[in-house]
Amino acid sequence: MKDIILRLNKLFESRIRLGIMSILVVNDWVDFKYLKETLDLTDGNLASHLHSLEKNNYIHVRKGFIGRKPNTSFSVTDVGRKEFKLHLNALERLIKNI
Amino acid sequence: MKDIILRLNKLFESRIRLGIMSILVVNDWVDFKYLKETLDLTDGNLASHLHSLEKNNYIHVRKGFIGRKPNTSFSVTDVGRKEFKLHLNALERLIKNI
DNA sequence: TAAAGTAACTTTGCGTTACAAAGTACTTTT
DNA sequence: AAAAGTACTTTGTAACGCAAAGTTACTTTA
Repeated sequence: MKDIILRLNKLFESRIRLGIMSILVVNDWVDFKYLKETLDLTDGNLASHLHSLEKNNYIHVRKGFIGRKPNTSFSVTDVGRKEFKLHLNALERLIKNI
Repeated sequence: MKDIILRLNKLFESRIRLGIMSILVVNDWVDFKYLKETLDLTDGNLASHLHSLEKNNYIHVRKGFIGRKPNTSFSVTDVGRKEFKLHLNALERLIKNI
C-alpha cells in the first residue's frame, strides 16, 4: 500500500496543477490567459503553479506575440505527460486497492 | 472546468488521507496500528490525518480493547463514503476532460 | 517490584506551501 | 494622456505536513 502511495506524484496532489495538466495533455498549446480564466485563478497563483511545473520539466513555455500583444503559451513535455500518466495509474491502483 | 476542480475535495488532496480512505471504504473496521504500519507513518502524523477526517465526520472512531490491550479502530461514515465517491467522480471527470 | 514495552495519542517546532493583493514593466487602446 | 491589458514578481500571512519528543495509562517481562 505504501509503495502505491509513493507512486503518487507530489506535484499532482494540488487540484490546480492537476487541472493545468489535464488541460495541457489534451491541448497542444494553451496560453496564460486561457488557463487563468478557465481555472479562475489570480495571476500570481497561476504563475507560481506553472513555475513549479516548469521547474520540474513537466511543461514548456513559449513566449511570443499575438498581433502585438504579448502571449505566453504552455505545453506539456514528454516527461510531464509520462509522469501524469504514472500518477493516474497510481491513483487508479490506490482507489481500486490493487 | 473550474466547477469540476471545485468538486475535488480538499481533504482528499493529501495522499495519506486518500490512502486512509481507500483502505476504509473496503474494510469494516481498521485499527490504528494497521493503518500506521500499512501506510508507514509516525503516530503523530497518522493521528493528525485521522483527526481531520474525524472532524469532518468522514470517519468513526471506536475505542476498546483486544484482550487487555487498548485498541482504536476506524470506519468510514456514510458521509465519508459519499464524499469519497464524489471526489473520485470529480477526479474522473477532470482527467477525462468531460 | 522495577524496568521495559505497547497503544495511541498530544505537543513542539520547523520548513514548505498556497494564496491574495499589490507592485512592476511594457504595450495598446481610447 | 489616461486607462486597460499581459504576464509576471514580490510581499506577507495563514495553513499544512511532518518528525521527534513527551504523555497517559496500562501490561508484560525480568
